[in-house]
Amino acid sequence: MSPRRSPMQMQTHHVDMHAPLERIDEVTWELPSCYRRDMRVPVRIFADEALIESALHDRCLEQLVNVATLHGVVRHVLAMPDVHEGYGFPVGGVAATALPDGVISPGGIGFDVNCGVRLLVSTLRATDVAHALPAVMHEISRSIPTGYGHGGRTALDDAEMDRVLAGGAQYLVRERHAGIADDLDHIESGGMLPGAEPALVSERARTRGRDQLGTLGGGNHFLEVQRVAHVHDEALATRLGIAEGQVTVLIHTGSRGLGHQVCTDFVRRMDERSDALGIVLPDRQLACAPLSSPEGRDYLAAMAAAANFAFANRQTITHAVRAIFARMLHTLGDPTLRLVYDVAHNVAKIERYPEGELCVHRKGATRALGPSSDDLAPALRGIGQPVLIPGSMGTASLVMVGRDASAGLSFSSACHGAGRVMSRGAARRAIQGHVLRHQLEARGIVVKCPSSPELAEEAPLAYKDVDRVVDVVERAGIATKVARLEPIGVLKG
DNA sequence: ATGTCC
Repeated sequence: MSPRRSPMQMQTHHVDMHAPLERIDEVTWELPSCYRRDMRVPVRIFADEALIESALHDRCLEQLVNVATLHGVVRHVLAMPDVHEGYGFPVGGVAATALPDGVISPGGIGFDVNCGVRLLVSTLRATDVAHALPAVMHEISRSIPTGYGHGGRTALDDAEMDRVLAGGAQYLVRERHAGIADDLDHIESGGMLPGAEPALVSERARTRGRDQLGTLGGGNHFLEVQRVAHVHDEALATRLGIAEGQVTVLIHTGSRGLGHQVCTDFVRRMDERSDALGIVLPDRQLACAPLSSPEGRDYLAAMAAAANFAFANRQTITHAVRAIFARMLHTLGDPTLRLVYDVAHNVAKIERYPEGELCVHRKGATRALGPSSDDLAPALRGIGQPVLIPGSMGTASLVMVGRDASAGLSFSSACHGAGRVMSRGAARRAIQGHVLRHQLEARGIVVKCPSSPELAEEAPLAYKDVDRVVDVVERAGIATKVARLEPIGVLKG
């Protein structure tokens, strides 16, 4: 393989596809910072030939170029192989800005603050629980509210909301006994982002989130009961306690309406203050403020609080599923669900790199610390941080672990999923929900989804091939594949 | 993603 090739030639119908992308290696493409006068750094995309083409079909390259103009941005702006257009900043995008005066942009984190994925593993065998699964999925669907706009039966009072916003999963485990101490060693940031200030979460955000703790939400959020279908790396899988045939549970959800409102509040506040802050942007959706400004500091503290709500949400759902497993599956073996890891894929964090203290924006991108990282919990030293990649609903999910090279390659970041290639509307037109439901059931999957149209929106054909996405991440040297998980039960909104 | 446009 030659390390450098001539600039990519592409015939095309879209202006962005004329972009002078240079191929750096098999899976890395670069748009130099001279492409547009206002760029401060280059843009890099991790992709193979097929994925680079789908990445160039929407506005995401233009959005990446816009991000490369942000004040304080360093090294390069990155796109993961599952990149697609988002609000201001692409989903699958990563950008790092230097403290103290670089900016933070809520659009670079996303509306669903700390949308993320949690993996639980049991020692139960999938073949042993198959007959009990319909009843288990029924109980799970009864105890976990799903769907857009749907809350739960209980509402947090102001004091309890403050404690959740400040303490996240740490609060629930230590004060409410909704989990065990070991859980906290297997959640990114220990289940609590520091610096959260509940007082900066608006009344409207609190109102929206008040009855949403322990709820799944809609869109691409789901809960799957799975089996470990294949182990890619026996040694790493063993160290994570994963073996072929085991039952796992994957939870994909975030901060619901609360995080959405936090993002809305700060996009507006930063947009209104842009003149005073002296910020000129190519796209108002990239509203931002220096990390050293009151707006920047307040957003970081409110974002941390919303992130803690999301950690607490996944912890609450975990607690409910554990109770159901314990009640319904104890006669088949040990029903314990051990937390393998919980990752955020919509969050910004202050991290140390050779350039100094940086605010790493990850939007639809997963942190992927390598085995030597000082930021890793002791239990994961020498292994690497688990990187959990949910595929599209009903297909497969991947467990990877980060490699040390990720720090230099991608600010320790990897992809977050398959990535949408078809709009929700197009997916609804392309497939009928009840047809998809029958297809899933024909494969022996227990499906719990009240709305067929919503099921259709999440059809696998609306997404990129998760295996191809993950292969790019592995070939780039960012993370290593450990295991492949396939659903046996699906719950979604 | 989202009380799908206060």
